[in-house]
Amino acid sequence: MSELDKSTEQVILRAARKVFTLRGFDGARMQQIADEAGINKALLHYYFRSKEKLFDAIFKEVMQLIIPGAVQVLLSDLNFSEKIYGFVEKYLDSLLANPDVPGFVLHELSLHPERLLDNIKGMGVDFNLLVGQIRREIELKHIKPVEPDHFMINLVSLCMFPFLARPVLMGLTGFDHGKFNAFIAERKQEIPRLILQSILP
Amino acid sequence: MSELDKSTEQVILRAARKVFTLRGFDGARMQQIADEAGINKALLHYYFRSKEKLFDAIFKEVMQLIIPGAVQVLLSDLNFSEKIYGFVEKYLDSLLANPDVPGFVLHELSLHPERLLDNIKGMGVDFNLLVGQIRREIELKHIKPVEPDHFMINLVSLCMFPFLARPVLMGLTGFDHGKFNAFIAERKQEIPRLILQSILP
DNA sequence: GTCTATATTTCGATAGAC
DNA sequence: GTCTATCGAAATATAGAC
Repeated sequence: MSELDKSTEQVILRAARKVFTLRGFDGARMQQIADEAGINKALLHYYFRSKEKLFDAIFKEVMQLIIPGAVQVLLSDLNFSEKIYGFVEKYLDSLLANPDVPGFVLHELSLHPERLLDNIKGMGVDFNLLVGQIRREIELKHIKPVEPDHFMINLVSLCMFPFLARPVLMGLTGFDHGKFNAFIAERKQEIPRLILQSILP
Repeated sequence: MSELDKSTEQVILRAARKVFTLRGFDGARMQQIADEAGINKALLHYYFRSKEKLFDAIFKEVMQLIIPGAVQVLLSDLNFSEKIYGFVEKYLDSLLANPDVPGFVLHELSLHPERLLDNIKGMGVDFNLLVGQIRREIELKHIKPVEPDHFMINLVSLCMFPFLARPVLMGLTGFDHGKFNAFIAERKQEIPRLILQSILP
């Protein structure tokens, strides 16, 4: 492999990610991954022994794509409003860059929670840490008392759901690709506004 | 078939619904459906010619499970607050009764939007009608001006997302089955509160 | 490392007896 | 209508040449 064209392993991983996220583990075909990578089926098994092992190789990588970046903002020392605006902006951007990852990840997690959830646990997304952050803000009277569980779920729901429902949105309302992206862009203001109005003193 | 035990066709449909919603079309096995129904694989093909036809038979039924009931509330002549509380309560109840239907439906829709979206269109969920309702409330100054698109998405997001993320919630936080249900019950107040605070004058 | 060819397994579907 | 047995078509995985 030269430094210019990516190593075969990287090409395979990229192709696998595309096909797996688009079709899910059960719907993905090794043949399709090989085609996408421009190589032969047998080579997939040479690099990764089985479909399952190939899946495992991309799943961790894909989860990191949609989780941790934005969380840093919440743990920074910005004030609370800035944190929310910052989080939503970063999070929506990373989802826009990978619009069908959320559906893929949640689908696979619901099929094999026990096997796949370990991948999250080691990823530094400490839910309790975030909840602690919110508790502290409440004590300092920066925000009204809220249930941290609901607060976090509300925030993530509002960001992630439109991507999960994208096919419905685009089929039912007249959304095309551009309108969907514009709609998400609007939500960078809409979501913080909604969240903050209910909790700022 | 007697009037007491359900007809074989009904038994098959019920089994198919369970297996399909749990594993998705690609993950579902005709054998598993037969086992669940307590009959033989061949009989599935006798009643429904193919796996795909069996899927089509349950998909429409399953979609109706999570969409239309709650919408009636929004079209009633209650005042706006009552509508929101009523909608959220009814909607969450119907989701609680079928917790893994949302994930199933959204997953299948994202795999085959063109083929499956027709099922919605004939179901009386007229998105534009709802948007019109909201526009009217704004004109009457019952609520502040809001973007109807965002309003509807916010509402549905907050209701549905916890069910899509249920495996993560139960794996990452210490939620068990009972705590999850209690959490959803709390949201019957939490969601209307959040939504209404941002839009009542 | 990469390919062609082939083995193996799984699964949807059918044939045919009862 | 329901079953047992089997077919045939994928799809994953391996063998072996280059």
